[in-house]
Amino acid sequence: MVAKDSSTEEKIKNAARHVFHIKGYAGTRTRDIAEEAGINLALLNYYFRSKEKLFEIVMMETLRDFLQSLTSVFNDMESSFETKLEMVVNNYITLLVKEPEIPLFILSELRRNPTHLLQKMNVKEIIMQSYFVKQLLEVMEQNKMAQKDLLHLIINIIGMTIFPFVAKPIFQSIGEISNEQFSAMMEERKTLIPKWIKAILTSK
Amino acid sequence: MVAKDSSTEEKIKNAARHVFHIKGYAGTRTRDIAEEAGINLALLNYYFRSKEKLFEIVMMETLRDFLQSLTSVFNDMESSFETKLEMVVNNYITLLVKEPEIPLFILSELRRNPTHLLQKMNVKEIIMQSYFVKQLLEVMEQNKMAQKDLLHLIINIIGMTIFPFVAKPIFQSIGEISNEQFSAMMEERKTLIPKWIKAILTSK
DNA sequence: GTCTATATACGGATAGAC
DNA sequence: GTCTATCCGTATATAGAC
Repeated sequence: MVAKDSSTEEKIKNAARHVFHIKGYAGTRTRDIAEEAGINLALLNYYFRSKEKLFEIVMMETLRDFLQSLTSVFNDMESSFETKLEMVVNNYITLLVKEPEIPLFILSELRRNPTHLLQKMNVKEIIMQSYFVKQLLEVMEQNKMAQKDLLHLIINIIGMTIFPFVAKPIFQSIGEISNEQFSAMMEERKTLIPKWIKAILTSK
Repeated sequence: MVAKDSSTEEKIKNAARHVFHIKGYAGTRTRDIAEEAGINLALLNYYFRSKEKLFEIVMMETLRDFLQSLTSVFNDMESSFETKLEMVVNNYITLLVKEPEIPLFILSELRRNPTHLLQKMNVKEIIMQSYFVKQLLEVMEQNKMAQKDLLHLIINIIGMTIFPFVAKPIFQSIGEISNEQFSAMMEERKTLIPKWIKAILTSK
């Protein structure tokens, strides 16, 4: 049996994932993908019919992988809110240090296909009907925080975690830091973000 | 004398700004711009030589407008740190409620031209050598916060302000809110963000 | 399955009339 | 300055040999 990522189909898909993530759909030429995969251009169409179809597969798998970091911890009934928060932040930063282009890829490609994909992936349900959000609402209540600010908090948690990767070149430029130093900073945020969120939750 | 935005040149530039902001450089066809401007395709090249040149002008002006919200308050010697923070957040949210596509446009187009443009616009100096950052460092010191966490705080301030606009479709989807409700939430953040930053600064 | 060669379409840019 | 018509490079996709 052939290893999954050494089959031609997988080689093309991996190359496509890489190039699409960096250049986006419109900025990618199928020739770039073929070259990166080390195969002939015609093979791409042989396996995937068209650039569009290949892109859809890459987008779906990217979204699936990305949401995995949520679903894998969000509905654990044993762990506390604090523990879940730490785990989610941890999962995402670990993933994004490895593949920092993912968030900007998803966000910029979502401009074209509004909401449609989000609904297909059940993003709303995954987040809003999770045990994590239930626990967050409880903590908010304990701290006399208005329920209607739930979305603000979700924005802050996601933003603090993901935004540095979206704006990576800007922060590297103003901080004059290397890729390694940037990654080290993101590691720091694994413990800092939960602390900050706690500060926000307990502030008057 | 002809009003500035009704001259043909301005009509094209405004149309270009709009289309580029939404579709990005690679996703935009010069034909789209011509149509939106209500002029013929040939005129675009007559006034701006090429798509690339037109894009550079739009990018420069967009960055200039965007940085304006910083420079206009960052070096005021009279106002306190708190006041500056409120003003900056205010300026940006007011701007982005009107033109929510700007941040994602800048961030995704920066992928192509790394750092080059940032240097040209002096982004690092505008931020790091500002009176605002000097004052922020003082507040950090008063609160026994390590100087090396400066960049973390800058990321948080910018992220809390800008990220909701970058991920607007996602948050509208999970919150099930209209454009108007989204804008209303962003208005709330004008006062919430400074409060949250203060909570982070004074947290142990 | 994989290649070379080619058809076809599209998008940026220009020539030239008005 | 503004238009119509057109050129030409480039990118996707397919035909057909191996």
